[in-house]
Amino acid sequence: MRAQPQVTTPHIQCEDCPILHRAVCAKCETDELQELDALKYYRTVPAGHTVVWSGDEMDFVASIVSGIATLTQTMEDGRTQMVGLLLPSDFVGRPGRSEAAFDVTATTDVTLCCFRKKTFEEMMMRTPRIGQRLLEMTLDELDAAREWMLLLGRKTAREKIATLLAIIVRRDASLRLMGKDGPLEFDLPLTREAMADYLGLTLETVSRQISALRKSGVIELKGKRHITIPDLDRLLEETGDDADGGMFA
Amino acid sequence: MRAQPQVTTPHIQCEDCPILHRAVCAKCETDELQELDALKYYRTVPAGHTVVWSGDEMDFVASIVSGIATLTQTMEDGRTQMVGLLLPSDFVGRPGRSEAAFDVTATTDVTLCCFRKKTFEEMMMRTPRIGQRLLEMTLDELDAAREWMLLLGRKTAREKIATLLAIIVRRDASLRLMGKDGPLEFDLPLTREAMADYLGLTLETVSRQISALRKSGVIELKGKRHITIPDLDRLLEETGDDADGGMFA
DNA sequence: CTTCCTACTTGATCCGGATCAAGGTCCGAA
DNA sequence: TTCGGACCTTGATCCGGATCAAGTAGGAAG
Repeated sequence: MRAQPQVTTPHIQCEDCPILHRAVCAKCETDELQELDALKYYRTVPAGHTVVWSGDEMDFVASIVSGIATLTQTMEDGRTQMVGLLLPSDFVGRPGRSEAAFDVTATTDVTLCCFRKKTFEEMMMRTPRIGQRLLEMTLDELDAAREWMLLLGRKTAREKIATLLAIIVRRDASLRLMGKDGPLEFDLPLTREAMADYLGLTLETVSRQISALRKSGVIELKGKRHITIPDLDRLLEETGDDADGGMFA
Repeated sequence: MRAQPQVTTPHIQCEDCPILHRAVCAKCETDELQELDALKYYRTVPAGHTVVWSGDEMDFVASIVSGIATLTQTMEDGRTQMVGLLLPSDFVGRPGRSEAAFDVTATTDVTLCCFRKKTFEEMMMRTPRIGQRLLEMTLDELDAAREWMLLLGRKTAREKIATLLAIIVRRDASLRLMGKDGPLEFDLPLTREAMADYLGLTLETVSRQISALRKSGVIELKGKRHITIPDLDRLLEETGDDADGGMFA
């Protein structure tokens, strides 16, 4: 199958399908973009369902178009640790590996833009830029994972919660292209339990610390999920991170 | 397991310089190997000294030839978390990034095989295979970082120590190409404090748990650093990991 | 409306690992 | 040889977060 060049502006597919945007569009190589575009297919996974289990054969790679998924690891006795939070535009899968290393679970309804792994690998061979972008993205993920190691190993429960909220605000704000002024607000995309699994805490501790931050006036909440940040700097102070190095630099 | 291509000559450089071995030699492209080989230079860093500070301009990439280095992150109040342990053949640096994201410190005397970053990036452009190998290596590191997140977030102190010992045994054994039979022994390459920073513990807890493992007969120690593992399976049971999935699969 | 269920909150208690403190051991320098 | 310092061990106590337990809020189905 071949692409029908029925495109006026190459960016339409980019908007449509983040994987193309992030892996290819750095220099917007239109021809390759169209070739790849023709091979994509979509897949939706309902909230709560698992996309792949750790150890499963995984014959595709994908990028999140909408919704939220998690990467988790579980020990035999049930202890669970989330090792990644996948938001729209994030990449799933490993060119060069056939087995999934972690469980991927949809937290909300998720739409994936997929490519058969083999197809994608061939594309990578022919288009070095894709591999380079993927390397860049992977290096970023590695940095993020290492930042998270500091959080898991050394931060207090309160700092962990504040850091998570700060990260969600930032990702949220960057998606909505908002400035830092005005009261920031958003809905928590995770249950207390999912937050606990991400932060290496129990759900009770998460609940208590959120209440504590509310009582201190660092955050306000309407209902159980809707959070308002009256003063971002106030929240950032609670994260334990360097004032404006690191996360928001 | 990966097949080792049996070639007579070009491997001399490989032995010499792990970065060539790991980044280029998967298919042993001799010409490129020699071209790259001509551009390398060596650098040695004495034990205890810092190779680069987080945030520093870093105009080279390197691979560890000998010795042990650590990747660490420190909060303003001094809390420290090691986020990576760099052993011979590991890669240091980020093509495409100019600033170091973490502190790199030599734990023992370290010899690095370096390339100017620009040189290496040009080489990557011309030789897609290098980028592909680097992507593969980075994905492996990402998996390792995520495994470590489970350790930091969910494992007990005893499990953490056992896991660290198991990892050291494995890396050590693979370097020496030993089988799993006979008593395994090695010298700890880290101080109690460095282990604590790696595991998200205090040095006192590390010391106590090592004593506890000794009293249980899981390990034996001569002096403070030399460890013997009388029964590897015994140690593996203590790690909390799946019997023979995961780490030793 | 009631019922049920899931997600969440809050309280009481417990415990693993942190913290504080006091040695011990080994090694290199004077 | 003694001294000082880095590294390690062990004991006593403390505390943050886990665990156990009870109850609340709110949405969906009947």
